[in-house]
Amino acid sequence: MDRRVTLRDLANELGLSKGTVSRALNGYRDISPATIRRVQEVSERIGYRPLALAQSIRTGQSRSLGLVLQMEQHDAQRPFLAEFLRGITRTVSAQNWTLTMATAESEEEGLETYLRLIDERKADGFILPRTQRHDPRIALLREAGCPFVLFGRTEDSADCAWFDIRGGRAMHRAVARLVDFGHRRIAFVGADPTYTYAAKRLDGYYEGMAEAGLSPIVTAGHATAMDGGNALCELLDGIIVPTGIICATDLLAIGAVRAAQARGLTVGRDVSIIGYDGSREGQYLDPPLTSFAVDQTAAGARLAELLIARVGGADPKELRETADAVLREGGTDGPPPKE
Amino acid sequence: MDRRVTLRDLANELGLSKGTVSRALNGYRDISPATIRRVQEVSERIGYRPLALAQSIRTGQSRSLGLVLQMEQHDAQRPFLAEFLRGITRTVSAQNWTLTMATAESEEEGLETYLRLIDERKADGFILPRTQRHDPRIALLREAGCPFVLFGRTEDSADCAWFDIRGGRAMHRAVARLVDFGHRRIAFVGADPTYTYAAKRLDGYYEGMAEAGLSPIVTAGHATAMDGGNALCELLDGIIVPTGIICATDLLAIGAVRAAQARGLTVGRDVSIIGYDGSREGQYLDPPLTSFAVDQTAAGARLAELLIARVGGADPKELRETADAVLREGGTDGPPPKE
DNA sequence: AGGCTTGACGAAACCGGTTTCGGAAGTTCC
DNA sequence: GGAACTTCCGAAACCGGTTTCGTCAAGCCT
Repeated sequence: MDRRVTLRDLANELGLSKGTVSRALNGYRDISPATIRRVQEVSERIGYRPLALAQSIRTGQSRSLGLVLQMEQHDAQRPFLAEFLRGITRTVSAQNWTLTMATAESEEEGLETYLRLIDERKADGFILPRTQRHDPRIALLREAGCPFVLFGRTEDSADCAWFDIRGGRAMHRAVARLVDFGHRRIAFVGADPTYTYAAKRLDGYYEGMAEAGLSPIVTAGHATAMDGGNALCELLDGIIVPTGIICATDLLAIGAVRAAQARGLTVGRDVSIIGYDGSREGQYLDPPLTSFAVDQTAAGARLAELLIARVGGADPKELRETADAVLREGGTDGPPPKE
Repeated sequence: MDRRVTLRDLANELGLSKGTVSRALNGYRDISPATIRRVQEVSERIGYRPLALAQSIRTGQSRSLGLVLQMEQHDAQRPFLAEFLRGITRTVSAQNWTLTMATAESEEEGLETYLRLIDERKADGFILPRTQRHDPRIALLREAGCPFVLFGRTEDSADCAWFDIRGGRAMHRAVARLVDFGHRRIAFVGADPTYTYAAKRLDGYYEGMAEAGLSPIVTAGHATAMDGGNALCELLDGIIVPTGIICATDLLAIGAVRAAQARGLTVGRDVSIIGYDGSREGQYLDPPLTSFAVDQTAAGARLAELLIARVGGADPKELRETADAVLREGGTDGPPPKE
């Protein structure tokens, strides 16, 4: 059993004291540059790596970041989970941190979980996925003095770090795309506007419609594929029958496509449908769903970087970024039918 | 800032020494039963909870379990990931442990990751998902002396703990089901037999066919939905044209259903297709896929329990369990067409 | 009564780090 | 040339636990 090489081993090898070596490695200014270099060299050579949890007991930081998934939330999140985790863990392990995961069945349990993880020092900071417009987690973590990064801006993200995908702009572009095809009656099937992302996407739709000088047709608060199907039926049975339908999520779009097909319509010709997410399920559809794809791996990776910087004390205002969703053309949209 | 209550606080409150209190809590026999009780009461009252990472530095155990996902592996795993994690974290947090996650892009990187996590004491043991018949991870962890639990038995699981879903039995039942419908020519579209699960499912199919006195038609080594579609086409264009097709995974089945529909066949009438996994994508199919559903949440939960027991020193031979997949009837199978 | 166990606890070392404090050299300054 | 600063490092305390070892009193035995 070759024990791990400890700080004392390193100190002995160098003929220095533990304390000196520790300070040398942590960049204290009271160690001579020459010594610092020597320490780093030998440390490298004999393969010393500090034991994060031993550091933690004194410093209070454990070089791990936390992610709590609330499972009662709707399916939308799940298809991307693997990609998202891949992104997070990629940067996390590159920086020699780790990812601590938990799940919660309810919002309340979720909040408890955050506190527990903080209390047990299992996480120095959190990535908050699926932010709500007024998110109780923010208040909780703020009060606990625990760093965090939002995936999606919120109403009160004043002093927060965040990463956001411009879903609004994507929906705006979706409208423009349909308008270019010649559509005039374009409806929007929205998700639960409690969530920031849903609200933003709806806004983007409104902007696009305003820009095109069209009057919006909106139905919101939907979550499941079945919801999407129902929404489509209501729209098609309404007074103003849309020829183009933009859905806030792929899941809704999938339900809509299915429902349209069940009515004997040819999607992409009789009616155009655009989704958002770029999910695999959408790709599997026949024809494949036209959708705005989000690079979840990149998002996870960037979020982790931002959070690590935040834990390191960076100013949250400097830690804000956005990215765009990418149009992935499928076969579910096209010119409207001749009247 | 209300500091956490530490062992010393508890000791002071009790008028005992730190050491005594520690031993009392850890069930040492040299503390009087009366004292033990008193310590437990007061500990409960003032809400003392040991800091796992402080314990770890001495004991070497951190009450956390590890999960490394290899991302280069095929899609099959991902749809269930959220459910699986939910199961794991549920028992993990109930027992006041935590889950440390990592991903790896290749097998090699995966093995390194295990070593790193062990070395950094980020995990006391691992759940190994998607075992291969000869799994290099087993040798690695064995040599490192690190406990682990397999999700799926393997060839050399002699002294291993494992949890397994009887996929073979499910495939056996799938054959029986089609035979009952009246099918005689039943084919199997298998996955990569490097993985235990794929091999077991194929075996189950063979058993079922043998029992029914039918001669098997097999094609294997498939992974993606497209593979499934291609396999179906080859089968239908073959010399012996099957009327029933059993697929080792839902993904393959989905591809097969699509390909059949593209050929103008009515699935469930012209050809019967059965999958395995109980995936959501399968349910979304039209008609919904007949499939054997696996309760991934329960599996994750049980695996975590087994692993915690294993880390606690339990005999791996006692930590072996199986569960059955549950038939979920869809519309993709039925009696064969009249000849 | 005296020696030997035994039971129950305190003291202190320890785990692998970090951080405070102080002091020995070397510099600068007047 | 001595006082006052710096520079650079060692010693030791500390973080929150665990574990070893020693001790003291009570109980048992002859």
